[in-house]
Amino acid sequence: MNQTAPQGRNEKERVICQAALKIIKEKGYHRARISDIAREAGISYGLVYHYFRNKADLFDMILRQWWEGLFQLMEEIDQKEQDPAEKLKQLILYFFDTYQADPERVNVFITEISRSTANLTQGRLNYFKECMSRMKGLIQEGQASGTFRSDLNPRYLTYIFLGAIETFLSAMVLEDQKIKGDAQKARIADTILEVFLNGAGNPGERS
Amino acid sequence: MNQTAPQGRNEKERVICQAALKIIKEKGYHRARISDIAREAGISYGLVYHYFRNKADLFDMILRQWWEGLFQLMEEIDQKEQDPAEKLKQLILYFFDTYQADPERVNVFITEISRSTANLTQGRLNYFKECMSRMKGLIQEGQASGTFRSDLNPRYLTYIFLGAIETFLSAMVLEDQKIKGDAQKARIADTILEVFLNGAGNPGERS
Amino acid sequence: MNQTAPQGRNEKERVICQAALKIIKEKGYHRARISDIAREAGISYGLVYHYFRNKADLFDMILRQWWEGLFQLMEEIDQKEQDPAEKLKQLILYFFDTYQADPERVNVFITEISRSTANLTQGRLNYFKECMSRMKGLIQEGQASGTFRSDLNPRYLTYIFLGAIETFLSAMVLEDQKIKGDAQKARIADTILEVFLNGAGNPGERS
Amino acid sequence: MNQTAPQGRNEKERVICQAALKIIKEKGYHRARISDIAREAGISYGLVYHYFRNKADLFDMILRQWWEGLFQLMEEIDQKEQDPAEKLKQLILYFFDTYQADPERVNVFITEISRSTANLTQGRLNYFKECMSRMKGLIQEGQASGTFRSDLNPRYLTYIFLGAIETFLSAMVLEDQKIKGDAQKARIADTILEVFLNGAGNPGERS
DNA sequence: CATGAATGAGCGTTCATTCAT
DNA sequence: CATGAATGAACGCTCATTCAT
Repeated sequence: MNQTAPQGRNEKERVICQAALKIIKEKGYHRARISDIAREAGISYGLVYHYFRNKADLFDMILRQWWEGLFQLMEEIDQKEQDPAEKLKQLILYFFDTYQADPERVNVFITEISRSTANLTQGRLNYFKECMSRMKGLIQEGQASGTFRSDLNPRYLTYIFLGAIETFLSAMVLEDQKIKGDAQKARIADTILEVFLNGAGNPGERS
Repeated sequence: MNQTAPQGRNEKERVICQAALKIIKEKGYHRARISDIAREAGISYGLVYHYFRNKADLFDMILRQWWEGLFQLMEEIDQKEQDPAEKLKQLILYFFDTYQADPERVNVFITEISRSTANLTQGRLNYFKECMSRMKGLIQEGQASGTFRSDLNPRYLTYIFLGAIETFLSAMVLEDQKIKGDAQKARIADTILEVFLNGAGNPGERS
Repeated sequence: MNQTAPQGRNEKERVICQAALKIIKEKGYHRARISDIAREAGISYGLVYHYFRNKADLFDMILRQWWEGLFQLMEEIDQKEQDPAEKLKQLILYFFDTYQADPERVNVFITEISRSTANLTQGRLNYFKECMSRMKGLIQEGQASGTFRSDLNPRYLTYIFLGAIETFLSAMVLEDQKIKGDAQKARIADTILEVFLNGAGNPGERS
Repeated sequence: MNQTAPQGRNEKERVICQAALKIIKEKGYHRARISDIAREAGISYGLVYHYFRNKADLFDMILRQWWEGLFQLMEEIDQKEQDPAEKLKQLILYFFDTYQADPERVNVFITEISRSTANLTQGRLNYFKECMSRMKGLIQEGQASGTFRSDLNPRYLTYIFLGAIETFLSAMVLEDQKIKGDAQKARIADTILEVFLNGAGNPGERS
């Protein structure tokens, strides 16, 4: 069995999710019709219900994939013995790597997940809290080790760091930009990290 | 006719917009029914159509109010002769002041406007570009005057700065937090500005 | 305002219920489409939802009307000072009168209410129990006064009496018969009462 | 091949019918899904279509089984030389015996067959007419032999007799009752027959 | 200005049925 | 025989919008 051949249930689910990402990216969750998604996936709309209980369920699957991918990375980062600043850099790169590989997924995260309050079930909110909590741990670790300033509330630092990443992605998403090559990606990541660590202020002016 | 008395058409529009903000905050734009908004505003739903051509029009009004409020502030900031860092601080405070005074408005901005790609008409997109452009001007002015480092892409700095504010607000919005007093507000604003200017890195560690 | 003029909400609800009765009679509850009912009522299907929350709600209204009509009669019968046998006769006549005046209503009672177990909510079941309980009271009263035999279980007698009426109606419903004149109605009522009181057995043969 | 072993096609059909009866009893014909029935029968839903052309066909089979069982009994009763009253008693017992042995079958008869007007095809209607006709024959025979009063319309007597049985069963079906032992069964049968023959009226009061 | 009855496009979802394997 | 993936007709219901009063 080669790599492109259909692989049963999981493969079909993957195709449907990918189609859903594309349609949701184009129209938003509410305007995305099951029939649009099915057409995009090359199947009849009835079949979507063979694989997902309903529209919300399909969306939950997408959501789960997103968060679990992120949590897995955080887990891996946590295991490694390395500089907290380096860990942040890997996190930044993860977002931009994912954007290069699967821009629709990041788009949907930015537009439909990261801010969506309207469809926020308890389960969905827990993902946020989990994410924030893990990030804060990372920051606090850096404060303990002396990499980051300890005079600032770690929660605030977490917000600022994540906000920088998110808004970068947002701007690209809103203007439907592509990241032009790995060089630009590295430059963006470096800028975010540089500003976060050393600030945008002119050192020559510092008192 | 005194200033606090109802003032006919404009007053009614204001009431409807405020009701719309509340409902959209609770249910999101798509789930917000005209009838919900009308009930919240204490009028019949047919009357909404006397004041607004349709639902999109009502939403556009809210959007316009938001952006024009922001642009007006930027205009005022621009006029004044003062330190670019001070200007940024005023911008930060504007967001948090507004959140204190009218949390629903900020909530809707965060959840339905700042990221919404689904309902993005050309006109709406232009607001973003205008905002980004003005912000970039502010940053560039600071770079020119030596307040900000010139070795960093001003667009990137803009993203990072706005992202920090947005994510702070997002976190509060998602968890339905209130800002506890002006002291907390000042602390948040200071942290954002401090990190943006001087970074989160520990100075003692800097090479 | 004359008698046939529309009389607002209640009148519209009545028209919709009557249309629903006709369609449900023809196709059964499950096959009865809201759009059929609306067309029959001469309105758009959306309007049905102005007056009833949903299909089940509309059906519940019909159900309530049926049972409350019946209970009201029982109440009236109960008030009067008269022979229990006479009371039974009035009950019989009520069913057949209703069948003459509004055959669809009785049809739906027979085919969709009196036996329907599939859609039996607790509320609906309570109507049955209430009906059975009132009927049993009537029978027991007759047993106490010596009109009916006391050696038979009053619940059983209730079943037999109601069964006789129901099956008569069923046969007419199934074959879409009309009651031909008041004479036939009286003959049917008399037969039911006569058999219930004196039996179908030949007196000459009685031991 | 012995009698209790599976017997291929027929045995499978039987299993499916029995599963269908259970599901239809629980949810009614319209709500009963082929997939429910298949799961209950322990087979895949596609297989149902090997044994039955479609859902209506499966239901027709159940219907046929019911009526043919009843007609066969009537045939047997007809053959025997015995008192018409005794024949009626056997008929009554047949219903209650069947209810004891296969309550789902009787339940479906009561709720989905005996009154169903919605799905009434010509073929299905004919079963009713056949049943009524045979019953009427039995009654008329009794009238001819002097067991039953001749002054009453035999069709009416048929209705009353069948109605008594049906309503008894209905009450049990609606309240999901079991018949508690053969004693209760005999008591019910005796009551029905006694009332049908001699009436519920108090003999002492008879003029 | 104000009301709410009326309309109907639109969409999610169900489920009987077919058919390739 | 047996499976269950695939299809699509069908229908309940929502809600923005119009308009007579």
